[in-house]
Amino acid sequence: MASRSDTKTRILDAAEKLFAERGFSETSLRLITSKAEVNLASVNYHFGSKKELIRAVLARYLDVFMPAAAKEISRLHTAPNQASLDEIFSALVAPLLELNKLRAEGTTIFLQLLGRGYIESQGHLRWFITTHYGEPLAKFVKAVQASVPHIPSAEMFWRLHFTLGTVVFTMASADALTEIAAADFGEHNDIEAVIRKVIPYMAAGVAVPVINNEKGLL
Amino acid sequence: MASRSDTKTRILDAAEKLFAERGFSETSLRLITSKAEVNLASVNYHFGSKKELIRAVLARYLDVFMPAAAKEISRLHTAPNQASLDEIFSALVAPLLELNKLRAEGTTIFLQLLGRGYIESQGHLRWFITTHYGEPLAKFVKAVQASVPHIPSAEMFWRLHFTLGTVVFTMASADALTEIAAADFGEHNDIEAVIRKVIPYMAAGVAVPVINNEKGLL
DNA sequence: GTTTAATTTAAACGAGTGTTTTAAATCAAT
DNA sequence: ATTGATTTAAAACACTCGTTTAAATTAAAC
Repeated sequence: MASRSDTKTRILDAAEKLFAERGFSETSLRLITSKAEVNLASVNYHFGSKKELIRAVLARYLDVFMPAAAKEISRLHTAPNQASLDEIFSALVAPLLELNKLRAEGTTIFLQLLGRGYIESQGHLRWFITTHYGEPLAKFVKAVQASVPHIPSAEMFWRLHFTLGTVVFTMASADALTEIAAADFGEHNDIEAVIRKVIPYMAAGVAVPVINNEKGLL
Repeated sequence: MASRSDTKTRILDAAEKLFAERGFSETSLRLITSKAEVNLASVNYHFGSKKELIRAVLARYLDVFMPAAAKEISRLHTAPNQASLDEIFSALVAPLLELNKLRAEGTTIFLQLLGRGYIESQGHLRWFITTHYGEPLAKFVKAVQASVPHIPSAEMFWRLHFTLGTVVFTMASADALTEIAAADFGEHNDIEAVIRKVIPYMAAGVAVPVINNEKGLL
């Protein structure tokens, strides 16, 4: 059943790296298969199509991350007192860093894939994630809303997408940014340091009071 | 010299809409020229290549927006008292909305183009903008830093990129998000409403105090 | 009005894409 | 060892892409 060092895995490993770096549509199957040192046709044999390969790459991470994240959120709920926004966001850090044990650079790759997916696939990935992982997602949103009850849910919808944009864009260009930061400020950040920097930023933005500014200066 | 209703303009008008909607690499010259009702070869005749067409599309907006934004920032400097972060970000709103007078949906298109460009062109657009519009950009950064002097410049570097990510990702998917918001919450937001929502979010994140969390719980 | 230059047109080029096909090789089970 | 299903291999297919070419058309200049 299994062969060599598993062609399927070799394809997934090569594909996720290239997808994260250059995006999905900019990555050809020929480039993937040559990096993976497998035959071109094996992609269609094992996965059916490029689109299904993309889904498989994402699912391999989401299937690990989502349950772990849900477990962390649940743990917050059973805590004695109300969790702060910082605590809720920070609860996702451990599941994210766990991905580094799954594969080298796993955390970065996962976040970059997520960003690429959201941007490239015109809402298609958004549908895929919400339908396949709706439960842990809803749990997270609920925890956030309970933590800042003064924010209406419509406003929260927007702020959570702002937050998604912040993390996704940051991670998509994290490599370039850490390089610049090292050159300009002598800072040497790894992915965890960047995550720890972004959490207070997002928490402050999500929690900021809503001001009724409808009659503001035009 | 000029012909018909200006082929060059017809191409730019059709291209910017398609680029904003579907991204640069997902938009073929054949699609652009068919929407513009011009011949395929006229793109290469007038612009030389697709890459130069992309630059021309962006420059047509940047040449209007950047000077206007710089002027607004300068006006803040001469104000009697120190400008708040909200005021600094809000100073960009008027120049942004001015683009709607330039062309229909100009504001949305410009912001979406900016987002697409930053994401798709691996730092290439970042270089283009900083070298061609470095002066107004530096002026903006300076104003932000003066407004929140308690943030070290290294931290500010990261936060401004978080901010860029927030706005860029939000605008790249603004159409989809406004649709969802309308369906789920009955909210009908235009681009200005979204901009007014995102400003407090970003301002709060940029200004949040830095806590020395190096010995935080792992 | 003829000549000259600028522009538009239709067609083709060459390279790259995802996918399919056909045959050979590999493997597990009889 | 032979069978039968998997897996790999190489090639071709059908298509799209950006770009180029060369002729036809339009506009400008004299």
